[in-house]
Amino acid sequence: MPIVRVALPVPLPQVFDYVAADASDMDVGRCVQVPFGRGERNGLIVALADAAEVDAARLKPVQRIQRDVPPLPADWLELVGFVARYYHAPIGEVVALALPPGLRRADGVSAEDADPVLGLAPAGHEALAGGRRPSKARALLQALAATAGPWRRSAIRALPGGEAVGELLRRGWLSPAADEGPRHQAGAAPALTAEQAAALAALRAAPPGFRTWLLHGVTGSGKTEVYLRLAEDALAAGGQVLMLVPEIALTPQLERRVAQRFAAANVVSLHSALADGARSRGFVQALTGQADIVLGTRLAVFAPLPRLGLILVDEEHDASYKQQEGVRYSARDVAVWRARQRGVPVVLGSATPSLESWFHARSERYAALVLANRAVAATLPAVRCIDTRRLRLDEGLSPALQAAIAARLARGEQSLVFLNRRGYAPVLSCPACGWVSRCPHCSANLVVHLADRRLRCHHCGCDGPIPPACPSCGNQDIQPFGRGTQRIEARLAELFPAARVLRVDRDAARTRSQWESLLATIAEGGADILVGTQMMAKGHDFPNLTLVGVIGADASLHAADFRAPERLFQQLMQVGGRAGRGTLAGEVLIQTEYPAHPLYQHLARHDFDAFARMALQERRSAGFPPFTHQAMLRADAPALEAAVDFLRHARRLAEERAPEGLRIYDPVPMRLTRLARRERAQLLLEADQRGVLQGFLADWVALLYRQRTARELRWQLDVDPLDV
DNA sequence: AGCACGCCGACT
DNA sequence: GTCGGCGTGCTC
Repeated sequence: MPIVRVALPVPLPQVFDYVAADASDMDVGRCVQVPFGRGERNGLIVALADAAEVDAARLKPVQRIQRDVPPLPADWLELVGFVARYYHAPIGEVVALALPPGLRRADGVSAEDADPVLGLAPAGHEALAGGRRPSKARALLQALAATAGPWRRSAIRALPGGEAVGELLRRGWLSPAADEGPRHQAGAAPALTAEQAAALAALRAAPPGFRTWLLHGVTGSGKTEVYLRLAEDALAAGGQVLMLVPEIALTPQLERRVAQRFAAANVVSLHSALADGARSRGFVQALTGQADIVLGTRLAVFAPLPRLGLILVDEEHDASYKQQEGVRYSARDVAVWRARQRGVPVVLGSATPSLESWFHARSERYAALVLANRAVAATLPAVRCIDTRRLRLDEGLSPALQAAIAARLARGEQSLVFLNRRGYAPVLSCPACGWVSRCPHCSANLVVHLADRRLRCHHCGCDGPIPPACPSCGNQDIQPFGRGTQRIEARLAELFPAARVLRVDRDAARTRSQWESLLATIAEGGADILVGTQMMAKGHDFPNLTLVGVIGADASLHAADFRAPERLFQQLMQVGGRAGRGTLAGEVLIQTEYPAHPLYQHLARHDFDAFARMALQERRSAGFPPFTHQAMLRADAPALEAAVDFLRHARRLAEERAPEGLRIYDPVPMRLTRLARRERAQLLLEADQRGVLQGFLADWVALLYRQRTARELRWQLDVDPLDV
C-alpha cells in the first residue's frame, strides 16, 4: 500500500504519513485533504514512501487528492524544501505560504485564463453602432475598436480608463478570442542610452545560465527599460519571466508599462491583496506555463515556472522583500537561490543597492552593471544642506526652505517636504505634570492624529479620542510635542494660503485607489506643495516636481540600529531622485544640525559608492553583516521575565553544542520591548561562516522544538535579520 | 496551531 | 454535587 508524505500547515517540523491506495509517483506535488487529529486539513504530498515512519496502525487514509491541477514540479518542492531548511521553518508552514490558499484548500480552480485574449463580441459591435449615452465602458470600447484586436486583458487594463475592462466583459461586449501571434512581441521601445546599451550588451554577451547581476542605476537612469529589453529576449527564447517588485500597489506605473510593452503576452500579477480565486488562477497559469510574465511581490518568488528564463528583482534593497513574521524569508535571496537552481540569470536592480549586494558586486560574486546618468535630459538634482543650528525654525521649517518653496510656487512648479513621520505630533504631553500619551499595550507613545482627532499607536494600532484635559492632573493645556506630516501640512497651508497642499502618507493613501487618485492629482498639477513620508520615495515620476525639502532626518543618524545609516542614505537618495525628472532642474535641501556629516556629504555628491565604502568599512571593523552572518531568536510572553528565561535556557542549550566560531550573545529586551501587550526579548547568534551558523541552527532549532514551554510563550527564529 | 483530556474552585 | 478554569500532550 503506497504511503504519501504530507506537509501540513502546522508549526511542527515534520511531515505526516498517510495511506493512499491509488497514489502514484504522479501525485507527488499534489494537494490533499487528510484527517488530522479531530478534524481535517489540507496539505501537499511532498514524497511517496514504501513504509511509514510510524506504526502502521496509526496511519489514516487520505480523503482526497486534488487531481484537477497539475502537480507542483520537483524543482518547486526543492525550492520549498530549501526555504524550510535555510530559515529553519516547518515544511508545512512554507508550503502554506508558497501555495495560494484556495489551491491548498483543493478548491476547484476555474479553468478561466487569468489574462485572456479578448476580442470584440457581436454585442460589442452592436454597442458601438447604437449611439447610446457615453459611459466609461463605452469610451474604452471605442478606444479599443480604433486599434487592431484581439487584446490581452492586461493590455486593456493598462490603457487609460482600462479599469472598465471587467464591465465590458460583464456586458458581453468582449469575449475570449483565439490566442494567436507571437507572445514575445514587444511594443515600441524608446531608444537606449549608451549606458543602457552597454549594460544590455554585457548581459547578452554573458554565457547562458545562472549569474547574479547587480544593476546599479541612479534614479531616472532607465533601469526599467533594461528589464523590459531583457524580458523581451527571454520571452523570445521561449522563457517565462519572473519580475519581483516591493509593493505592487505602489507601482501601478510599472505594471502598466509591462502590460503595454508586452501586449500579446500573458501577464499575471501575484500579490497578497489578490482575491483567492484570482491568486490561484495566476499561480496555475504560471504552473502550466501559460503565463509569460509573472509580476508580483515577494510571495511571487514561489510561483512555479516550468519555462523560467529570467528573474528580475526591482528595488532589490527594499526591506519589504523580507517577510517580517512567520517564515521570515527574503524573497530577494530566495530569488538568487532559485536562479542558481534553474540555471537562469537574475538581475537585482536598484539606485541604492543593499550593502550586501553592493559588497557582492565589488567582490565579483555578482556581476556589476552601472547606469550613472539619467536617461532623460535632466541631470541629478543639486543637493544642499541647510545648517539649522543657529536658525529659528517655524514649525520645523527653515527660512531657506520656505523661500525655496515660495520660489517654486512663483514658477508654478511643485515642491515636496519629506518627513518620515505620520500624524500631527508624535506625542501629546502635559507641561504641568509631565504626563505623556503612552500606549497602554506597547512601550511607545500614542501619536496625535489631529485630522480625525484621535490618539493612535503606530505599533499596535489601538486608538482613542484626544482627551480634552490631562488625564493625570486635569490641566486643560496639554500640548502636542514634535512634528508629523499633518502638522507640517497645516503650517504650510498657513504660510502659503494660495497654495494647494497635499499630504501623501499611509493615512492619506490607505487603499490602492486612494493612492492612485493622489498620484493622479499630483500628475495633473492639482497640488503645489506635497508633504510626504517614505511612500513618496518609491519610483514615481513627477515631472513638475523640482524641490525636495528634507526635515527631521537627523534622528536616524544616531539610531541604535546599525542599518539605520544605510536606510537613511537610501531613503534620501530615493526621495531626492524625485526632484527634477522632467526637463526642469531639481534641488534637494536637507535641514540638519550636522551639515558636515559624511553621510550628507556623500549624498550631496550623489556618491553612493563612497557612502557604501565608508559604511562597509564601519561594518567590517564592528563585525556586522555582510562580514558576519546572523540569526536572531526572539521570544515574547505577557511577562518579560518569561521571555528572557526562555532565551537564557536556549542560550545554555546553544553553549553546550556551539561549534568553533559561533558567537552567542546575551538575551536582551527588544528595542520596542512591549508590543500589543506582549513583552519581547531577543538572542543574537553570529558566525563568520554561513555554514557554521547554519549547521548549528539545524540542531539547535530541532532541540528548541522539543522544549516544553509555557503556552503563553512564543518564539521564532529570524535568519539574516534586518532589525538587530 | 487546534483540540482534546484532566484535575481543582464557585454555582444550581 | 456539576460547570469550567487553563496546564499538558498529541496530531500520521
